[in-house]
Amino acid sequence: MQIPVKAHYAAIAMLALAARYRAGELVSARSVSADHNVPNQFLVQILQQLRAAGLICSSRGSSGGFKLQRDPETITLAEIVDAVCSPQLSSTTEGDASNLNQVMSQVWDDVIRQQRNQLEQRTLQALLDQAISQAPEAMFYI
Amino acid sequence: MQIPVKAHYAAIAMLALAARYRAGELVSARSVSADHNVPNQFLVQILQQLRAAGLICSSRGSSGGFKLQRDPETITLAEIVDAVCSPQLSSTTEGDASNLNQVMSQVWDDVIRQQRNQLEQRTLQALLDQAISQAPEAMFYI
DNA sequence: TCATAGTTGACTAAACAGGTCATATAAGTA
DNA sequence: TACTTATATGACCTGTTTAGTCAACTATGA
Repeated sequence: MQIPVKAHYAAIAMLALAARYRAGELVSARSVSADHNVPNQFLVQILQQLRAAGLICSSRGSSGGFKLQRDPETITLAEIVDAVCSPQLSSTTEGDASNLNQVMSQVWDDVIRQQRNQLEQRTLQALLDQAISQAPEAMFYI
Repeated sequence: MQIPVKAHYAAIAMLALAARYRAGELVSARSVSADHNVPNQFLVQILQQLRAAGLICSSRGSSGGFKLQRDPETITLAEIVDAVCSPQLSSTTEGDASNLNQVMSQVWDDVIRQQRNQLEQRTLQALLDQAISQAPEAMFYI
C-alpha cells in the first residue's frame, strides 16, 4: 500500500522523454538523473526495464540516448508501473474454509482494481500537460 | 501496491468478533484461527496490535477472549489496516529540484488518498452483512 | 582513436513479510 | 491449592523485495 520509488523514477524518466518527444530528440540517462535528482545507476537499470517492456528505445554512442516508442497520448501510468514492478501475481484465494475469507478477498480485489483504474486513466501526455501548466518559467524545469 | 496478509487476517478477526458483538460474547484467539484458517501465533500477535490500537479489548483466564471496543457500525477497514501496518509516514517530498518530481508526488498522493477513501467507506458492519448474505447456511460459517 | 553513452551481470545492506518459539502472567474451575 | 486455559511479551528466524552500487563490455559519433 505504498508507491515504490522505482515507479516514481520511471514516471519521471518517461515524462522527461515525453517532453522531447515532438522534437524527436534523444535524452541521455545522465541528463535525466542530473535534472531530476535520480540516482544515475539505478535510473539506468530502470530505463533498461522500460526498454524491455517496449515503452522506449535507445541508441548508443556519443549523443546517444533514449526516446519514447509511442505517442505520449497512448501511454498510461499503469504501463509504466507494470514495466518496473514485480509480476503482481493475482491472489489465488485457494481453499479458504470460511466465507469471511471469501468476502475479504473480494474486498481487497475491488480495492486493487479501483487503484489500477486510476493508473490506467492517466496518460503520459496528461501528466506532461499538468507539469507544463505548473512550471513557473514554462519549459525551464522540464 | 499489494495487500499484506496481516491486514487480511486482522479484518477476518475483527469480523469474527463483530459477529458475536451483539451477544456480548468473548471470542478466543484459538477459535478464530481454527475457524478461519489463520496461523495461531501470528493471529495472537495481530490481536495484540488491534488491542493496542484500542479497537478491541481482552480478558484472560479460561473462557477468556476478545471483544470489540466499539459498535461495528463505527469501525472502518481503514482503522483496522492502520492498526496492523507500518506507520506509513507521509512522503515528505523534500527538496525536489524539478517540477516533474512535484507533479508525480501529487499524482501518487492522489492515488493513495483515493484508496484510503475506499477503506474508510467500508464499515465492519457492512462487511459483516455482506458475509452473512453470502453464507450458504446463514451463521454456520461465521 | 577516443571520449561518450548504452548494456549486462553480479553484488549488497537494510527493511519488510510472514511467520515460530519460549516463557511469563492472569483467571476461572475442580 | 492445584490445574488448566488463555492472554502477554519478546526474541528469533527465513526468504523476498527495495533501493541501490560497481565493474567490465560494447557500440558509435566526432
